[in-house]
Amino acid sequence: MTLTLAPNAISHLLAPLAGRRVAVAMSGGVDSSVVAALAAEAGCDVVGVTLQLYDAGAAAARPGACCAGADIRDARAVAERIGIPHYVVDMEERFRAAVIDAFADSYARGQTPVPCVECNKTVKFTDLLELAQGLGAEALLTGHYVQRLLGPDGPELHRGADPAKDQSYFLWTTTRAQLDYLRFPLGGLSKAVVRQEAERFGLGVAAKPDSQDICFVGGGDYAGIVEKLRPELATPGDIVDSAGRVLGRHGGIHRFTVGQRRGLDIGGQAEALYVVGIDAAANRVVAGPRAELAVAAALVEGTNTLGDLAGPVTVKVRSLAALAPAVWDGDWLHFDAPLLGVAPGQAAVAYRGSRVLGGATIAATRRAARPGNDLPG
RNA sequence: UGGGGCGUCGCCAAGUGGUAAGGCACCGGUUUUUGGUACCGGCAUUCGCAGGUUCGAAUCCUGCCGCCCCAG
Repeated sequence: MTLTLAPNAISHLLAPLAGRRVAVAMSGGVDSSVVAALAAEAGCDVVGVTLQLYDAGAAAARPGACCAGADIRDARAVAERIGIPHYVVDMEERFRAAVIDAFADSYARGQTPVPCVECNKTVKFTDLLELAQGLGAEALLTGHYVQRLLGPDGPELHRGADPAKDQSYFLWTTTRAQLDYLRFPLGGLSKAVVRQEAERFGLGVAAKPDSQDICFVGGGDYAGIVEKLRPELATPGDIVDSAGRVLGRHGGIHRFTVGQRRGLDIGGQAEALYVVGIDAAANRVVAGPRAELAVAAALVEGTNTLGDLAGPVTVKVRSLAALAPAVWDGDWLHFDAPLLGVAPGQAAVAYRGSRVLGGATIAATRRAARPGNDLPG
């Protein structure tokens, strides 16, 4: 069931909080700015909180990334505009330890991290949430495009109504306790509507570009960040096929992720090569044709359960991947049909309809039986 | 040194007189709150070099250079 709220129905979500104190996580972007404005309009006692998460100097000039420099100023301007108190909290140390270092460590293991998941899990939904409680807020509101819907057993986490903006993949670690306290006023809206609201409120950020890429990585050069933290990762090594034959050289395993095609720089092939595995211990990247990408199942760890995972589910194994039918069986996730590009370190998030049932981190994968042998065509 | 083969974009490679296919790689774009994928577009006025024949050559001829194989 998809529940699409009309813009004027937001008041239903915020109405119960009228007259109550709420905290709004303000990144300085359009979305959280509109949340703050809507909450103020609904009569909430709004406290805006912006986290300073990383090197403000380096990122100051770059708009569209949250939580540093110019974005903090944008958040402050919005708070002034709508007349709410606004706090900037320095969480650089926490962010570095919980998100950036973990990011580098993941690559060092030959995996592909999802830093946004770690950030939501730790800095935002743990530290900021406690901070909000400390401020006496009855709820923490964020600009995430996900829906918190009340079911028979309490609040449920659902996909954002706008499929193009749904951010539930990044929020799979949310616990029931956190969900009790969180509110996502934009979950039923489309981005277009949110921008209209921003204009209606006269917010300077109305036309600000959507954020994309990893917030603490400037210019898309995530490899540079990783190398700065783990210089040893820049050690060149072999690119081999699954039989161990050397096909080429790489400049560091952190530059690759399973499923990746570009960047191997191996020409002269009849068909394109993809990264099919990363052997961190041997400092090797394993490459193979597309068919070798097919996996039948994934071993997962750190499962967070938000619903009943038993029975058929659909899963997402990358933020932009299509939903795929699967069965979640304990630590194993079995795909109904082989999936391509399943990378350890990425999250597997399970859904039934729009509801998020749970998620986990992919630890390893099991190769599908040779495709073509059992499948016609 | 004798005999044979070959030299076309970074790699593989089609094209044997009519004015340079394709694949891989690479680059750019689209999409996107992680990466990646996918998709779209770009990518040799030039065919080892120098002459010659011809209206016209990467394709024919001559010489040179380089590489490979077999003989020694």
